[in-house]
Amino acid sequence: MHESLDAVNESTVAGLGRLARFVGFSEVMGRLYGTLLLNPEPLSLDELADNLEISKGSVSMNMRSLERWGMAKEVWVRGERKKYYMAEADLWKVIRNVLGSREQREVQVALRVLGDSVTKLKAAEMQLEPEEQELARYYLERIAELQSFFQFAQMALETVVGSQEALDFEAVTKIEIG
Amino acid sequence: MHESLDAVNESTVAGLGRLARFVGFSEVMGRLYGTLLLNPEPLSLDELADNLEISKGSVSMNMRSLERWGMAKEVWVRGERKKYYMAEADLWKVIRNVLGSREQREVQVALRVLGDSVTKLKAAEMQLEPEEQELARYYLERIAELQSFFQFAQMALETVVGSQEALDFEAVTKIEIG
DNA sequence: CTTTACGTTCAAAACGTTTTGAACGCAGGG
DNA sequence: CCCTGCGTTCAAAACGTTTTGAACGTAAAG
Repeated sequence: MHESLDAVNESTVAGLGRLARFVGFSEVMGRLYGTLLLNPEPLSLDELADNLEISKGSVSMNMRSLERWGMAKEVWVRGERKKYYMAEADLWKVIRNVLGSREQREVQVALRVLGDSVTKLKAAEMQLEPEEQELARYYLERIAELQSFFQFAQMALETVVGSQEALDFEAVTKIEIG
Repeated sequence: MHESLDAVNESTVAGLGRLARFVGFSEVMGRLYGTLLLNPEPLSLDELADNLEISKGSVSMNMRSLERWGMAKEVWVRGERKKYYMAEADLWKVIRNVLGSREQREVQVALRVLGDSVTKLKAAEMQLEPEEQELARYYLERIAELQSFFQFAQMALETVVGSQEALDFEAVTKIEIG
């Protein structure tokens, strides 16, 4: 194989590994995804393990993660009893999956916790010493700011996740602040 | 101190620690930031170490990181020779700092690598066997998709990072999706 | 029924990151 | 000039995560 193809393959796989790590996945997941993405044909576990020079066990586990995140799918090749995998090539679908199930959950947890805090503080208000009341008011201010931030994040996520197809930039510039 | 204040403090600090970890910072950074955020008065290194029950060394290092990210600033308290810190309470400023220096760099690196790959493939095109040419075309398609994703990310980041307004968060409650 | 070719699991090892605490440097006070 | 109180540094330890590979389960093939 021509060296330029190898070089491009390698830097893309490395870059996706880096990206995966950056967004909180394992590097191997990113590299597996990249390897699949650049292969017109589906690959088996053994081929992936060979390709990336990692153990079969690791490939098995990481491929399961990729499947759970909707980043790869199994494919049956007729006459073979091996499992074959393909990358989900629609990046927007991948992003919507990830944002929708991981980031949105996180934001919702945060909003719930903050809401509980507000409730708790308001409920306690009457029983507080004057000094404590002042602190409680201070807390409420800070918490309100955090809530606004998470609400913003929630809306931004909904915009991306809720979009049915490739998002053009127009949609995002229209998330307005203020 | 009333238990509700303690409880709110603890869950907020824990939540910010969790968030920090989620976005790729250390948990301690998030907890330090949270502790400072909920304190009307600046705190010294020792007070922070006491509060979070971690070593002074760890506080020292993590506070330096927080400063580098523009998430906390030093404050001199007259008559004291200790260092005192306050949280940067303007969350929008914090977010712009982080997105602007960390995420934007990452996206730019990715775009440069992808651009290089395209150049390399186009340059090699003439020297490739027919089979290889087909693969090269396949690579170019995949790379084009990655490029449009990163270009989208770049624009989205520029929109957020470039927003000049010093945001007061009462206003943010009015976020609209147009 | 036995063998073979596979995928999965999991305990142990390798590896990476974070935390600690002792040593150090530095400045101000006595 | 020597304490004292402070922040910083860094090597070692603690801790957490990832990787490996051997053991295992399973199903098809012989």
